[in-house]
Amino acid sequence: MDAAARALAEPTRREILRLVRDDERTVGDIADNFPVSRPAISQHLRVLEEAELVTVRSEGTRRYYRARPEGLTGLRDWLDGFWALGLDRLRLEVEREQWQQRKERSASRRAHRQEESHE
Amino acid sequence: MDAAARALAEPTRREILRLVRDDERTVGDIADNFPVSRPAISQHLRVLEEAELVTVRSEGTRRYYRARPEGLTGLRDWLDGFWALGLDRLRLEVEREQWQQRKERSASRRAHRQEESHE
DNA sequence: AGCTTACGTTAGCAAAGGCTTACCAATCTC
DNA sequence: GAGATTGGTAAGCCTTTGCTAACGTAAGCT
Repeated sequence: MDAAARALAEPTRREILRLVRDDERTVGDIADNFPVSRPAISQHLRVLEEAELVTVRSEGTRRYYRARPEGLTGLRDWLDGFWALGLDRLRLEVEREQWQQRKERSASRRAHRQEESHE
Repeated sequence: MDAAARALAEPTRREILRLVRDDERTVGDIADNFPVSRPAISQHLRVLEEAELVTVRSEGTRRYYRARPEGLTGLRDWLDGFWALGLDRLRLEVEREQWQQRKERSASRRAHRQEESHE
């Protein structure tokens, strides 16, 4: 999962991943979509491959890359856990605050009655 | 979202986030859980704060950090979209392959019948 | 066989990133 | 007010990273 997270930290790599999500593409094809050299793309693809976020298929001199969405499982699970528990905590917090406010309002009402009875 | 992705690329920062997920904690408290100096943690916290993954509350000289799960929304959505579409593509692929195999099997049966009739 | 196409690899460079030490500011505490 | 806590900031040092240019290699093409 660490490898996946590091791989996704790069905007270019995220974009590459999006490019090969639906169809497989050759390196040259991919590189045409970016303002950097083909070797640069090749290196990005290596990172993505080592993170198991893409697969390759060789055909003659071409190499077809394609996204491998299962590779995102680890990161996704981590995020899901964090998200669920985090929002749960937030919900509890809101409830606690509302309860606090109700308590304060009734205290304030009591105080007002006190003042009134003093006049 | 870019900031969030970059922030999560660091194992230490992910761990920090986990630490302040349920309760808020002071910087020193957080730093005690890692084998690096307090300034290092302070810098990590700044990255997390700029990525809007944590919030701070000052109280005297202490600073209480706490996770902000909503900050993960962007990344989560990106991942979800990718994931859903990716698995959808996978499903279609499997179906296509099975169809292909059925076609090949019946072709093979036809071929066998041909051979037999030639003998 | 020779040229071309498609890619990976290497070396080298500049920028970014993570760490430490030293220092500074603000707030408690006595 | 003096010293101690708490924590952000700056400077400096490696290491990593993303890039390019140059080269190597294997598979088409003529």
